[in-house]
Amino acid sequence: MKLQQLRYFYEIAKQGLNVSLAAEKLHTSQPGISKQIQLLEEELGVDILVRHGKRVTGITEPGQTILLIAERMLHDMENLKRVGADFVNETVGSLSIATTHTQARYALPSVIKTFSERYPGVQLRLHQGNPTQIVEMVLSGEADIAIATEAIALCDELVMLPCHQWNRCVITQPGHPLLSERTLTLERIAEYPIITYDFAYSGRSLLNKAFTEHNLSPNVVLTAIDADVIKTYVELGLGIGIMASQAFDPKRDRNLRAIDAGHLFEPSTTKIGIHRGTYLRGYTYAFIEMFAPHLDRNTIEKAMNA
Amino acid sequence: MKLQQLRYFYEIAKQGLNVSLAAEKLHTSQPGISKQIQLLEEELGVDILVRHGKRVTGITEPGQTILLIAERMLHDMENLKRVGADFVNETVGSLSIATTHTQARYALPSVIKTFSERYPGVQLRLHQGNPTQIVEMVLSGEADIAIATEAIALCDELVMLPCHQWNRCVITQPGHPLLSERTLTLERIAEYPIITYDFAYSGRSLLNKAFTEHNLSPNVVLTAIDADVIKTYVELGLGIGIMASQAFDPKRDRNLRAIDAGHLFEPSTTKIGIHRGTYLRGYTYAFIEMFAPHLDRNTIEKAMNA
DNA sequence: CGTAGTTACGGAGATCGTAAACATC
DNA sequence: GATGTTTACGATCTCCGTAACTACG
Repeated sequence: MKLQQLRYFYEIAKQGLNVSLAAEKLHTSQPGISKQIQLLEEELGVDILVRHGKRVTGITEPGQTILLIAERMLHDMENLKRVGADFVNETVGSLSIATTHTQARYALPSVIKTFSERYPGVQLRLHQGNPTQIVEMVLSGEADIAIATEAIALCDELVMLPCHQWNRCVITQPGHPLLSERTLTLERIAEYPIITYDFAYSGRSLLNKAFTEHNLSPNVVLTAIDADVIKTYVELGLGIGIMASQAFDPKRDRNLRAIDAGHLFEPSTTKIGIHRGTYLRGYTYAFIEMFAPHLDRNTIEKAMNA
Repeated sequence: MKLQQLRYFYEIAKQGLNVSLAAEKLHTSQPGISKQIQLLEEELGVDILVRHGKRVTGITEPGQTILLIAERMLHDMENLKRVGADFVNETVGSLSIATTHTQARYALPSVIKTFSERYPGVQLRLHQGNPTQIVEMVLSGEADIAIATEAIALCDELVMLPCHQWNRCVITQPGHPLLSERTLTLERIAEYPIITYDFAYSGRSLLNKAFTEHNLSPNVVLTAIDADVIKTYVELGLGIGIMASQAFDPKRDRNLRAIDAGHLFEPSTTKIGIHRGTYLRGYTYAFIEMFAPHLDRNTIEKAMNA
């Protein structure tokens, strides 16, 4: 049995059972792959691909099980390489972070600045996406860690570590009637057109929940993927914005005013997600600890093995 | 990276860092192994073995981590082969059970009879040992499942599934004074010389506990590894025996009498132990279910993934 | 000087790519 | 006939075993 064979099988499965496509991705010839798959089938004594004549149409039942184990082995092979790289030079490598716009734009900059000064040899990569995409990226190994809020699907493969709590604020144009309210209420907010996050994002569901619990149906005139877009349209006078407090910067956002809305909505929790069973490089632990000081190496390792 | 290289490294570690010995065990040449280890070190970019001149004296720090991952990969490779074998013919294969004498002699016979009638193609193997050895056998892959009582060391690698509860009885020669007692007490038992299980076995510690809680120091004149030995010496009049109730068979043991002692000692629990992450063949689930009907395939799989 | 590990080298065997045949749509 | 898979075959490379060499006790 060869690791190469498992890699071939894995790639075929990943490419929707198209052997030629898999060959292309792996920069090798298509017949070579076919051959190795046959050898693997022969060695294990079972067919792993369902063939109709000369067309691959499915994965057999044993193939499903084999695929799961093969994936784990390939993952472990990656881990081995990382261990090597880590001990060669603790401070050289790359770190891929899958995250949402809000984190990338408001929460991460200071951490990334500190980190890249401390580890100048580490190539940082930010991948943006919605929570579903972020999870995908971590599970496929494309990204090392995920940073996002709530909506990250629960899954055994993924270890979630709570980092920060945050809440929302309402932003308006200067001179808006809401600014002179003594205490902000959901009822008053619901009177105005609202601009907020897109549904898949950043605890948008918590926002809806707060309104429905008060039997209010807010008039959401625009949803956006990020806070910058929200601010832009509030400036244009399309409505009031509801977004993460941390995304409002009084210095930069001189044309806007913010009102804290922490008492109106449940707080959201920003979390870090890691693919269970992945070997993390030393600086990855350092990065996480910079972002959330309570998550030291020991705590993280314990959570990953739990 | 080749699985072969990992296997070589694993075997070197297992053979106490003796490369020649590892070569012998693997039926290959010693230089071949040296070479492959060097290639592995080169590929990973770190030394994994500590060499003093031309002598291997230790495993480097990264080597330790690499070894752990390599072990898991090799284990997965075994799993793959099992998956294959399982689907080729669900009813042909082998099943190794590591267990204690008491289980092998009194609890298992009926199960094994039923099982071997149902799966005539499965080669059954019973490995006897004390609880420590049993655990070793399962962890090393020498045995597929362990069946024993209590003393099995708790370890993350091992999934323990409770099967049966059982208790003890006192056995004596016919006409013994204890037989005419209305209710058996620890105090009366302690008046006689006692023959019971060896310390490492079958919940012997529970027995000690019961006596010390009553401030009694029983006079244990002989300890044995199995119930048959205990019975033999009770017949000879060396003392009274304390052993598992299930090990007394009125038909067979006509020269002895048993008195239930369930009220004097905490019950012990017989458990099945499985190496977490091992792929179990279909008939293994069947065997376990025959032994403990409440442990169906679903329940077992859930416990293994927990 | 015996034991244990590395280097050197040659042969067997495997892997991979090209070319061609073949099956489905 | 287009797309995609398997078979055939030859060049290359890898792996393994023997033999010689080297270091340590």
